[in-house]
Order: sequence, then C-alpha cells, then structure tokens
Amino acid sequence: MNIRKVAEMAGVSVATISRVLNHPEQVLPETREHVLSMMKQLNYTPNFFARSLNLSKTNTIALLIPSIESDFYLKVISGIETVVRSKDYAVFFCNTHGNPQIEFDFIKMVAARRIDGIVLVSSHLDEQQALHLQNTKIPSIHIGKNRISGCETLCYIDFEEGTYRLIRHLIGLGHQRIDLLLDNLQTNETAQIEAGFRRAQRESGKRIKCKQSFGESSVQGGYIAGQRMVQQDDFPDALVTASDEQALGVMKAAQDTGLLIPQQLALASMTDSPMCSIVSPPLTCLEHPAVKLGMAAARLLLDNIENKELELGVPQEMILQPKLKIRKSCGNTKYIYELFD
Amino acid sequence: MNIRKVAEMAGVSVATISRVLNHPEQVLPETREHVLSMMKQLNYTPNFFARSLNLSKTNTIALLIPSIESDFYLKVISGIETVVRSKDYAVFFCNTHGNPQIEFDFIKMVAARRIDGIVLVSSHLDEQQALHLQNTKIPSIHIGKNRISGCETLCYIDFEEGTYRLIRHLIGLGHQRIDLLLDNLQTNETAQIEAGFRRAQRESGKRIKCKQSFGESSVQGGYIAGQRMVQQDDFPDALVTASDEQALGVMKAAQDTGLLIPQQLALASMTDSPMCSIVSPPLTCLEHPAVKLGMAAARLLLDNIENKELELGVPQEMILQPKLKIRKSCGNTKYIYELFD
DNA sequence: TTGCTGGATGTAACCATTTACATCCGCTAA
DNA sequence: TTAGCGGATGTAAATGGTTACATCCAGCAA
Repeated sequence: MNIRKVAEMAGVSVATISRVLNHPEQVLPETREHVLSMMKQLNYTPNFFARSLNLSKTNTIALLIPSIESDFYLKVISGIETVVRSKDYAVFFCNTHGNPQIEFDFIKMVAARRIDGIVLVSSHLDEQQALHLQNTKIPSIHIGKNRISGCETLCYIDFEEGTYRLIRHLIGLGHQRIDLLLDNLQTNETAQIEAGFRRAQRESGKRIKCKQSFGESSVQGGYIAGQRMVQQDDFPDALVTASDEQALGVMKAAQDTGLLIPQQLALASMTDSPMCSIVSPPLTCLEHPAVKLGMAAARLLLDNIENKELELGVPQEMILQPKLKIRKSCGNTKYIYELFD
Repeated sequence: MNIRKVAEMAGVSVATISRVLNHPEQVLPETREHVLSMMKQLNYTPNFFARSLNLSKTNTIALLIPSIESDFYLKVISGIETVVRSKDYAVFFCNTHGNPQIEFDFIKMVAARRIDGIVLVSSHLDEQQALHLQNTKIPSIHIGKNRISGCETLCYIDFEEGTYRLIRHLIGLGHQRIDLLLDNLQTNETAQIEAGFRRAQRESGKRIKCKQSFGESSVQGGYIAGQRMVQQDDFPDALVTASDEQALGVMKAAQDTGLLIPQQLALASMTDSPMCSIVSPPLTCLEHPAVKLGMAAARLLLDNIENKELELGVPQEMILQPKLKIRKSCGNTKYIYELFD
C-alpha cells in the first residue's frame, strides 16, 4: 500500500495525501477527513525510508554503551529513552562491551543508515576512529570525561569532585590508608579520580597512603580482587571501588574470610544501585544523577540536530555533580564527620 | 556524495558502481579496483535508505523488552545481540516497562520504518493490538508463554517444568505451606507456574497449602511484600518469588525483622542472577538458559526473514528447560533430597 | 463583463539506489 | 564474410515519498 494507491482510492492527488499528513492546515477539512478515513480503511502507513530519502532526516539516533550490566548505565539509557521517545525518535542500540572495534563497526553501520545523531558513552575510540566519526558529520555527544574528536558536545559526571567528597569523608572518619579498586575498562575517569583523591589528601594535611588496583567491573571481579587483597600482608583501612558490583564482590570475599565490615575494613563504592541499601552493612557510595545525565545528553544532541546551523562548531559542556550517600559500610559517622564538615 | 557523482568521477555508469558493491564478480577486475579507489577517495557511503526502498529489506529488527533492570532480560538481550551482529542487522531497542501502550506505539513506529522483524519479550499486547501487528505482515517472534496473534513463532522457557522441579525440591525438604510471590506485570507465566505447582503437589501425595500474592518485580517490591508477609498471622514455611530482585527484597525485610532464613522461612527464586550466590544465605533458584534463549529467538526470526516463502504460516515452537540450582536458602538438603530424588 | 486574488488541489521533478533489458564489441565457427 | 555468442557496461524504470510550481475556480471589485 503506497501513497499513489491511497490517492487513487480517495480520488485526490498524491500531494493532497502527503499534505494531510504533513501540513493538515493546507487542506480542506472535509477532504482531510475523507483522506484520513480512506487511509485507515486501506491500513496505510507511510514508508519512512522514502520520506527519509527525501528529507535526509531519519528521526533516529544511535546509542553506544560499554555495558548494560551496570546499574549506572541502565539509568543513563533510561534517561535517554525518555527524552527520545517524547520526540518520536527511534534508537539503534549497541552494547560495545568496551571494545573499540565493536564500537567502530557499529558507527560505520549506523552512519550508512544515515542516522541523525550518536550518543557515545564512555567511548574508547582511538584518534583515527574518532576522525572517521568526525568525517561522517553526524552530530554526536560523548558521555564521559575524555574528549573525542568529532563530538561537538560532551557531558559528564564530575568524578573529581565526587572522589574528593568521598575521600574527604573517609579521612574524616580517621582512615589513613585508602585503596582504590578501579575498572580495567573505563580508564576515562581514572585521572579525574586521582585528582580528586589528591585534592582531599592535600586539604586534609595528613599523610594518607593509597594503593591502586584494577579489575573487571563485576561481582566476580570484585570477589577476585577482594580475595587477593585479603591474602596480602599490607592491608588498607578503607577500600573504594569504582562500581557497586565490585564492592559487592569484595563484601562477599570479606564475608567468606571472616573479615568484618566496617570494623576491619571500610568499604565504599563510586556508584549507587538499589543493592547498596539492601546488603549489610548498607554501602556508603556516590549517588550519580545518571537519569538526569541521560536526559541532558539526549536533549543536547536533539537540540544540536534540530538547529544544526545555529551553533555549529561550538563545543558545549555539561557537568553534573555526584552526591555522597553515607550509609554504614565505613564506620560510625555521627561524631567525627560533624567535626570535619 | 551519491552514486551518480562517483560514477561521473570514475567515468563509468551508476550501474557499474552498484555492481561493484553488490555483484563484484560481474565487473572487470581493473574497473572494480578503479571504482573502489574512487569511492574511498570521495569518502562515499551508499545510502541505506535508498537501498532499502528498492529492495524492501532493511536489515533491521526491533526488540521490545519489558525491563532492563532484570538480569534475565539482560542475558536475553545479549544473546540476541550476538546473533544479530554476526548477520549485520541493526536493532531498534525499546524498554517497554511492561506497558502495552508503549509497546504498541513502538511497534507502529518501527513498522513505519519497515523493519524486517520483531522480537517481543513477555509481551502484553491485547488481542486488537496483536491483530494490528499481524496486519503489518512483519515476521515476529515472541519470547514468552502466551500466544500473540501474528507471531508466527514463539519460544519460551518451560516454567511449568521449572516450577515443578523447584516445588518438588521444597516438598522434599518437608515444607507444607509454600507461598508464591509473583510479578504483577508478567502474568504470562502465571498459569504455567500454577500448573507446575499442582503437578508437584499431586505427585507428592501430600496436602500442600499455597497462597499467591503479586508485587512489583524489584527489590523494593520484594521488600514491601516481605514486610506485609511478616506482619500477617498465617505464615508460610517457604516462599518462592518470581524474580531475584523480589527475593532480595524479602531477604532484606526478613533481616530487618530478625526472621531467619532458612531456619524460619525457606526462600527460593525463579530466576538466577549473580547476586543469588553473593547474598547470605546463597539463594536457591532456577537457572535459565537465557542467553541461549535470546540466540535461539534471534536465529528463528532471522531464518524466518530470510526464507520467508519457505515456511509461511507454519508456527514453530522452541522450549528451553530451566535448571534447579540448590543453594542454602531453603535448608539442609543433604539427606531429605536424596531420598526423594 | 473582466481582471484580480487567494485558497485548494494537481503535476511532475527529485531524493539514491537496484536491476531488467539494451547495447556494444571482440571472438569463434560456419 | 557474417551470424551468433557472451561478457562488460550503459540506460532507464521503479521503489514511495515531498514539494515547488502550475492550475483551477469562486468571490469580489472596478
């Protein structure tokens, strides 16, 4: 069923059909009604491709996420979806597993499909791949700290500030050796985290020791790291993990070996999933405005798509602040923390 | 940059360009090389829409999932993605939140985009919406128990058998009152679960009591249900929840009120996420071949798309069996279970 | 009556491909 | 010499929309 047949059946021209759909005010109400009922009767749906071909506008964006197993990314997706659905865009989705090759192949694929925009999350594209993306001239936005050539706009969560607040909290509780368990995939945030750590350290005026290690961002990965840590001789007062999943794994390892949290080890995470308040002890962590981040990214991108000419070449930034959620996994806060803050 | 410009620059006709891409064996090697290098030089990417318009084939499918917060669905998505990527299909993704309206709107949207196929997961389309889907003539597959008109093929996990095994296990452990906490969204499986329950009940020859309740499939929902249960007078020996998230919520509620698991309440879940083995006590549950399910669904759909004429109108079925994972949340199994099995 | 105006509608070009069919040309066999 | 063949390439129709421009016509003023 195409527009020509509908036109024939309705006894009008194709232009009228098209106008009923795109500029209804240009056609006589009775004609409009007649055409609409005829469309319904014939079960006609306009062919989106033909339309896109003409307007070079697909009302479609692509979304690349390194992992959907993390609660943080799920929230980002959810935020993006909300905005995008309200504007009648469709989403091509790809779980990249943090693999730049999958990422790049996917970008080529959607570029051929002439999508209107791309949202990258914690991208690992190398310089040449990014250049290729830039050449496609497709508006894109990166959620993540590092700048990707060709992404006009980027927005991210201020991990520097978040880490600063978390470490300050831990120092305030009296911890002197605070280790970090980071994600071996998303190295984007590492520099930020280090900077935040150093700021808290400097400001405290104390000698705070720190050891960094890297592991897979999963319960499994956390468990392995936890076991490794327990077996070693030099042992931190506190451990901060990049993800909840890692923290949960560490908790499990601690439990298995009889290590008490928070009495023998303070534990905190840099993200916040529903599990954090469920486990015991409930986990102190950073709460991120992840849904908001997704919505912001989507809105920036859609703006960029829809008034392309307006702000071409002007890189924008959007920075969102995490919030410290103090629970019970780092020890008693009542007294010490009030003094510090 | 379009095919005509490339043709002009290369000094050949558009047909030759098209042939270089689609039927390279039909064109002289030197011509081919020349055209290819010219395409590269001009940074030409064929327009997918124009191609789709011509071939009425988009190499795109849609995926509708009721929730991405559940580990089970993540595995399904992952399985689908794997297959689909290897065949160079793109995926339109929608998180329906179990809302038939969102589901239906999305179907209309992707139908207009003339996608090649649809994967529905635990769909809640009503009869009329399903009919509309059928009218689109788009091959579709449903992962879930109930039949959706217009879905030629369907594949699902045998919850009847799974429930049977789980309940048999619980009866074998001596539990006499076994309650069910089900999902208030996915009512698809309810009948199956009831059937499995009855079979185990009948076979045991014992008088097993059961109360059903429904709640949101989340930690929150489980927590609420758990609190409700604790406050009531009549209390089950064992509780089976439809999802891990619910079970975790119930555990939390039990912990808060000092109720001991498994001593005072046996707890089991019908799905299996990494958390199940992390919490204490580790949760007895049903392990589902979810990745396999996703892969199977994707393969069935792609087969259906690619040899459409072959098996038109022949509904296929694919049933996968869950596996009982016995952990510690239902009590000591060593002795009683061996007798029973 | 005539000419003008403007709103409703029709005509046909255009978007970027694919491919059936036409054409061209060099070679072989009668 | 010429008909026939077949491989390489070109021509143009077709896919299903949008829209600039053309046309038609009713209403109104001169």
